Amino acid sequence: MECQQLAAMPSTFPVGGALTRMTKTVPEKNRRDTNRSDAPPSSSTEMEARKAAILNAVVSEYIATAQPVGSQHVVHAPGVSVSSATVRSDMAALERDGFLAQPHTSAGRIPTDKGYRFFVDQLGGSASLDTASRQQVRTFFDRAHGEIEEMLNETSGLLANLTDCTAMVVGPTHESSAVRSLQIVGLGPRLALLVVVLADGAVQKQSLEFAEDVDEATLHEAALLLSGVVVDHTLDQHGPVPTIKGRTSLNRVVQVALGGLDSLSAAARSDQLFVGGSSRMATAFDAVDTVRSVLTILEQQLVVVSLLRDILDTGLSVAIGTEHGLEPLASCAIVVAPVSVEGQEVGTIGLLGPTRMNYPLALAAARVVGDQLGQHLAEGSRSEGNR
Amino acid sequence: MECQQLAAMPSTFPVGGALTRMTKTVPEKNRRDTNRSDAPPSSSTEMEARKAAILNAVVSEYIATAQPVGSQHVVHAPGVSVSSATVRSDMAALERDGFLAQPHTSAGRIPTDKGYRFFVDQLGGSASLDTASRQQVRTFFDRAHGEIEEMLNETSGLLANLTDCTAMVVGPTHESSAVRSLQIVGLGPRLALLVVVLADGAVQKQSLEFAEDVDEATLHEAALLLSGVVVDHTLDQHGPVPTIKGRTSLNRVVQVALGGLDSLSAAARSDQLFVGGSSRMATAFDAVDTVRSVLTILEQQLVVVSLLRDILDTGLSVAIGTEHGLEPLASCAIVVAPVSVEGQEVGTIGLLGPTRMNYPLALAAARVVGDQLGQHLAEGSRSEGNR
DNA sequence: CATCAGCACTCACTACAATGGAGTGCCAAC
DNA sequence: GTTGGCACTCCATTGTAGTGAGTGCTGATG
Repeated sequence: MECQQLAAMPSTFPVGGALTRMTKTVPEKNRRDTNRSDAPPSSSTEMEARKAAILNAVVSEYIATAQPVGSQHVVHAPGVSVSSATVRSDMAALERDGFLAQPHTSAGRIPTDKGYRFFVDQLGGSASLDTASRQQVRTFFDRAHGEIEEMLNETSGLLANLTDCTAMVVGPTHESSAVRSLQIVGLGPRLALLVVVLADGAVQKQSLEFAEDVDEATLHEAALLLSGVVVDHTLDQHGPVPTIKGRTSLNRVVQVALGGLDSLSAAARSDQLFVGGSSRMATAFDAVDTVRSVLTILEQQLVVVSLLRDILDTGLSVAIGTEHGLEPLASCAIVVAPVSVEGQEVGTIGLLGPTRMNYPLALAAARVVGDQLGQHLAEGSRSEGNR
Repeated sequence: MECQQLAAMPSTFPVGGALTRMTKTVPEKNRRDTNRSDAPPSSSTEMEARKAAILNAVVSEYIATAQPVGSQHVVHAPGVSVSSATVRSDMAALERDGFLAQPHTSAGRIPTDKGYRFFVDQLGGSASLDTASRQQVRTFFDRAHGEIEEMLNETSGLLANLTDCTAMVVGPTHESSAVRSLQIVGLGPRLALLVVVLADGAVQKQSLEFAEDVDEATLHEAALLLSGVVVDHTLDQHGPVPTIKGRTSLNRVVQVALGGLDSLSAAARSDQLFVGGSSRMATAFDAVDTVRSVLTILEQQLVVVSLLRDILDTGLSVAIGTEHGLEPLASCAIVVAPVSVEGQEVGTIGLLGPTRMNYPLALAAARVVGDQLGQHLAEGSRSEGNR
């Protein structure tokens, strides 16, 4: 913290006894800056490469051990063939630049969010799942059957198992899905159920209550009338319903049903969220209030869904610490991946873990499962459409 | 533990240097026994009443403070008008009888599961919700609308809010519900959706896949055939479907749909579980692995449902510690209440908290919400049936 | 004989030094 | 620029009292 301020400070006047340190800080910072804008001298790139290697080594080891990493632990890492003293000096520079932090003097370094960010960025899309996991994903989707909601829920369980993170799966909305069938089923003299089947296989229902007794025939007629204007349109874009003269009772039923359709339309617009493996959060943190606040967030579906969407919209695939807005999740990282069917995003996959989560694994798992899920959904929708 | 063995031991030979203690233990035990069988001397009942008062005071205070309770804290409790020395001797007796335990010598007492059990048993059904909470429940059910699943889910949230426990709501199965409507909606040339509406307002769907292309008319015909034998029966008790000669394609569709009906029948038999406020578990415990193991249990729907049913079947309304079978929940207590519609149990309400949970509140909340929920469900089903 | 004041005792909890060690920053030398 | 050496820092551990809440036991008492 203190060092960060030092580095950010304009080089006006050295503070206290830190003169020598200050004089070293400023050129260091300048070099980095020129490095970015101009053609860098080769010696500098070498330097930068080593620092990157050190940073990576620190992040990797910290992820593995959760212990602050000292210079001694890093000297044997690939790309670092220098003494611990040099590593120390580089680490100090990395700390000044905000990539590393020290819990206290005379302790090792731990990565900051910025450090994790660097680690993740240079990771690229290289990583892949090991064969056992890939096999697990494949058999899962081969055996996947039944209804989509159940499948999405099981997918969240699969992801949680693979990554040891809490997994979130946002299923497709039914917003743009056309109505295939509309039906009104009587349940009581004044009670009926509006049942709508959409082209994507979703079934939505809405109970209808009438002020007067309605017989089955009238319900049937009303359903036919509505079917005429709703089928093959989306729920929110249906045509006007003709009013039948002299049939006040029928018209009233139609009005009630139209209200029901509006409710369904609203419901179709909302996403469905499936969360799996929330117990993993209790394994990841040792502070029980962190667990509590994370669980509290997870209970708010709306928050989670919009969080995932926000991250995806900003083009990120990982949000670390405070990169998303939610403070309760400041010690968490979120890995997201889209689920696409024919180029169109229909869902989101999210993995929630501590900032020191296994990023390569999480990224690979999210990508692979997202792809497979998209493919699986595509198979379902391919056979429709041409009817 | 040791003391418990002592008390259970036949009075043969004093052990070690505990002679004086032993001689005191035995008449103490005998008196308790005669107390139960014969007409007790009045001085003894007084004694027992005081011990009960002390036990209650200890449990109450431990629930409130989570700190071991010393004899000094109990002397001012109602029903205890004796000195701390006498309280101490009573507490020692209560410990020998297994109602209290000491974390270590020279610490106060904490209740054992048996102690909680006594506390809960003598609590009776006296407790009730405070007016604010009662009002909250009432407005909740007044405003409750929409579909049953959503409502049950929100009920779990309400319960969690009221009691600060994790709430579980098991909804009614659709096993005994008659079919009101059956429909087959085509989604693709070889893909269709079987949609069944039950009398209780549940809608079930099952995708059907055919080996060959099937046109809409055939689907409609098949639906009519099936409707004839299924409507007004439960899903698992429908009559045989007539085979139409010379219509192999139709018959094949019917066969596939019958398979779908079997799946639906199985699904109708399974209960639906809604869990709310799982984050409360993280507030209740300070050991993070306890939280993890509890969350792991909560993720297993089947386990939770059968757990609740087991407790309800044994006639209990509270299961404390190890009274249910699950070791991971040994430090938890579970309060259950049935949800009944016209005398028939259609669901279960469960509250999960630490053994030192607020039993009066939890019991009252479970009972009240269970009643209200049953009433609410009854209103829905009353208007059906006579159609 | 149940009750109680008194007393010795136990033991977690806290505070406070002392020690060890992992790790750092700095510097002079290569 | 890199490195070995060195002084320094500070956490973590250990040991040692001291404190206090609480107990069990005992002998006195109505």
